[in-house]
Amino acid sequence: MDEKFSFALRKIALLGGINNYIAVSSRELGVVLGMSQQSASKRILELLDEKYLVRDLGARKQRIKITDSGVEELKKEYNEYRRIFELTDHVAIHGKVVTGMGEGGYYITQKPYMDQFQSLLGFRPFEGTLNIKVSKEDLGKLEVIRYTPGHLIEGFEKDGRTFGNVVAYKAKIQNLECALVIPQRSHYSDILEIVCKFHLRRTLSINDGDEIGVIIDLSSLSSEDQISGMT
Amino acid sequence: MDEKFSFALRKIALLGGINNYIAVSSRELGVVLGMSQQSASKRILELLDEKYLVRDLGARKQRIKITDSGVEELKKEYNEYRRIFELTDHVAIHGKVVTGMGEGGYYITQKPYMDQFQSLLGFRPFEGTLNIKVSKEDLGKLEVIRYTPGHLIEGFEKDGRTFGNVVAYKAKIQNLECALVIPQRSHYSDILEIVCKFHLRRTLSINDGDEIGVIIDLSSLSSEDQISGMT
DNA sequence: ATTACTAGTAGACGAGTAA
DNA sequence: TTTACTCGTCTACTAGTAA
Repeated sequence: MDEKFSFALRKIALLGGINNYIAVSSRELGVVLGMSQQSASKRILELLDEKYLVRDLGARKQRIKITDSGVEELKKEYNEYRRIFELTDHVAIHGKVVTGMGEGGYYITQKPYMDQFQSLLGFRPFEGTLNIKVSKEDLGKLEVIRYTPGHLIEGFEKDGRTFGNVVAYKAKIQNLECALVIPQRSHYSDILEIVCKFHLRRTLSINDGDEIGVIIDLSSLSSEDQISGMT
Repeated sequence: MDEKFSFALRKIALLGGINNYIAVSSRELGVVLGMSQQSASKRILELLDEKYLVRDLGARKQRIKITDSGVEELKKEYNEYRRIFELTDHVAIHGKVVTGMGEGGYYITQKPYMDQFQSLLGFRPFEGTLNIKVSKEDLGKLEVIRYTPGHLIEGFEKDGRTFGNVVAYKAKIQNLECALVIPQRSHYSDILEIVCKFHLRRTLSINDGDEIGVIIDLSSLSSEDQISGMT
């Protein structure tokens, strides 16, 4: 997103325009943005055009509100700042081991995925993923990961079935090299899927319900395959 | 600060330029900023000029680092986002009641301060301030306050002595209207000074060492007297 | 490779003003 | 009062190129 848009959106958010329609004239917005009434009016039109803002243009005064997609853009920047000031190069996430639906394991063992794993992360995952249900306190950290570029593992087609893109992040569990994998088109989830060269449950002697910590690396990217996480 | 500067600084920060010199060519920075090598080079020169960046211009590749003042600017924006996403209109801070040096009490009872208090906050403080030592976990919240505009109470001169500007924020302790006062030129402190119409220690029966919570209002500003807190 | 100049251009802005 | 058009100016950018 253009910086001029995020600047305006941020100021509108500070005026309370995230959850409610707020009455702001173009003159008032101009003062807040440090520009003329004309330019503020233009900026509003541009933001409407980009669908970052919706407007209720009354006779006396317009009322504006930031759309979900506008909030999304602001969160991206917020998370950049969080990476800068809270977590420089990694996030530690705690959760409980759970049994997944087994889907992840089937997916990841597909050869095209495996090959890319080998070249991007340096190992071929053992079949099956370890599923971790993230503890409540750490849910906020998932957003940071979501907005951090990871290793893009490209999807493919096979037997008429589509295997989508997957984003991987290097990770560690008790000093064991592993990786967090997130299907790129997935929706919000509080389950982390971890793959490893070894059978994690056996190697670390862990079972369902056990508390476990994962360290996710956010800084290990080669410049080519930068891509952001889930939608 | 100009938005184009904060955008560039933020990206440089994400590359690790806050605590260390990093080697980034103008071409590389151009890619990160989505602009040409020439423009990135110019941006660096501007940032150097504004003292947001320092540079070590080697023969092969320049090395840059964000200055303290540059970090300060980034924190301002970070705290705007924190206000948007973490704390919409108030901060709750916990701490322990301590005995201050008595300076605050002497200051605040000066008539010119008192008069401005009356007009801006609607009450005349009881002589003396309540000092609260902020608990460790809440220290981060102080920065949010620091970067939030408060009510400016102007300083004055009297008997050759200078009484500096003070920034006040409306606050509540157990539903009792009060205010947080911060000398504008003060340095970092983990002690909050609270003033109230009533004698807080007596009214609430609190003593040194007692745990106490303060709710600080961040949204109660008339547009004229917006001014940011301590330096 | 670098960094950074100059020149030309596109676009962002404010003044004036209409509705 | 509003919002938002046109138009002239000026700034911010890129291309070409020097060092």
